[in-house]
Amino acid sequence: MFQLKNPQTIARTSLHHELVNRMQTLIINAELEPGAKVPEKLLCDQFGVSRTPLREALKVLASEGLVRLEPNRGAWVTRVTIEEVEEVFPVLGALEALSGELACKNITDAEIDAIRDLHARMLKSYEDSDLDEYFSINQKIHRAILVAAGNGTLTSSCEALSLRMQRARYLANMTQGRWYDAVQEHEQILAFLIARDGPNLALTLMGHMNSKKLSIVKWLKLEGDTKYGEASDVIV
Amino acid sequence: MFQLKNPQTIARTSLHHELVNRMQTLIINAELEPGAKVPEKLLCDQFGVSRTPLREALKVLASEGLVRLEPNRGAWVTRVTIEEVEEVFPVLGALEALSGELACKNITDAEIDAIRDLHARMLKSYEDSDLDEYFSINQKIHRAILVAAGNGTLTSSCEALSLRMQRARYLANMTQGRWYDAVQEHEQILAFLIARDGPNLALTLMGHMNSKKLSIVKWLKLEGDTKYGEASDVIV
DNA sequence: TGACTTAATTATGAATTCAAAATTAAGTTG
DNA sequence: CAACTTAATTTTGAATTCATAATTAAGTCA
Repeated sequence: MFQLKNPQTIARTSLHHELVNRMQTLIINAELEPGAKVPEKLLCDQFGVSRTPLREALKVLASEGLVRLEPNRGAWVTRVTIEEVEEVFPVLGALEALSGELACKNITDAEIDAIRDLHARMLKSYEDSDLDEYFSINQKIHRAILVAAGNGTLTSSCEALSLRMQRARYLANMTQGRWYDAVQEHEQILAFLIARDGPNLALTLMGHMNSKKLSIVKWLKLEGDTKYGEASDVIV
Repeated sequence: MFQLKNPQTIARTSLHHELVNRMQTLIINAELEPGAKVPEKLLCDQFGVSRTPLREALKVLASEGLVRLEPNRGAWVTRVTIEEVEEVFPVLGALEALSGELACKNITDAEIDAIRDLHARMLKSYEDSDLDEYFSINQKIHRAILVAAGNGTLTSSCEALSLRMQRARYLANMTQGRWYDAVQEHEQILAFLIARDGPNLALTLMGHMNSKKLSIVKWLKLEGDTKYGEASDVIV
């Protein structure tokens, strides 16, 4: 059953905003599972808040696509569907491409050095086959490029979509082959960034997003095929 | 003072969602003015609802950037700033470019005919100097291209950003010269769409967004310069 | 009078309450 | 005992209440 990892009560500053963040984390970490009902009462107890701010947060999460509100039936964690993945990644591709273009125009040497460090650490985690660490650093690199691009609107648009795709993180594993390719793509990304080659960085980032899409869709299709065998586990 | 145009009470289905829509309309129509405080109590009375669903809607509007929540000071309609315009339009450009690419791949002849009709009506409104009608049809054309692109995520991302920029509608007028240019750009857009020339449509849409940006920024800068003269009107 | 302090009022954020809907449990009948 | 009906329980959505913060108004004194 669902159990909160950090049950401490929330500080009372901008309560609903804090709750949005907390529940985002619960969802992308699959502590609240896809398709599951959001346990309103339990969460209120865990967070030590009343239903009012929690429900405010749920409306925001619904507008972000992380939960679905069913009339008189409460909030449900949305499932990552193939259709959604095929919609979101092209958009993310266009946005990341723009972030690459802008980053090449605006990035400082210090920022490049920081990304170079992150990249090295990511390679290390690849060699160690530490997938959690890899994902975490990978995220940080994309975020660092966004920050270097210097467009806050772009950053939040990307992150909103990225969050939705992170729900697939605990569904779709990477194959060894895909992992290797992803690392190669990141080598290119770093190289074009250092060269401040905007157009090529944009193309590479767009391709990178497309590869991610194909990889996740492939996994979801496989999972869909085997699903009936474990249906009892999933439904009950 | 603020006065609701359609004061009828709201039907009780998905109340907060309906309130989000209503308040979006109030904001983009400048019935709730930029920089103004959102009159919670008044709106509750006008809409015939309690504060709970209204405040839920305000959290969603805040996440969309249409209002800003100040701790213990309530919700305030955000102002369209030059910085924001300079951030949002490049993102919109990238998204509309993608919508052009996808539309050229997926659009049907019937959809093209419908857009051709809209285009003709838009030309008519230009000749009549009917700016409201022009804006309205303009919107519809961009939306039709998005629909033809067949990517719901892209559509909602675009529309969220587009909403924010529509707040400038009642601030920034178009000059005759800019209006003429915009019409020319739309001629190109239609031509590339009919030719199903994705890359060129993408480029044109991106350029179109850039022109819009320059036009609005120019206006806002002008307005900023003259602002002190009418400061008393604005502040009081 | 005008700057400052203090009291009354109002608005805000969140908890609580309440009616209606959905779900579950308990009967009931063939 | 399985299918159906009805009653009890729980959950949901929204209104109301309540403590606290912010604002306004009233009073104070140089």
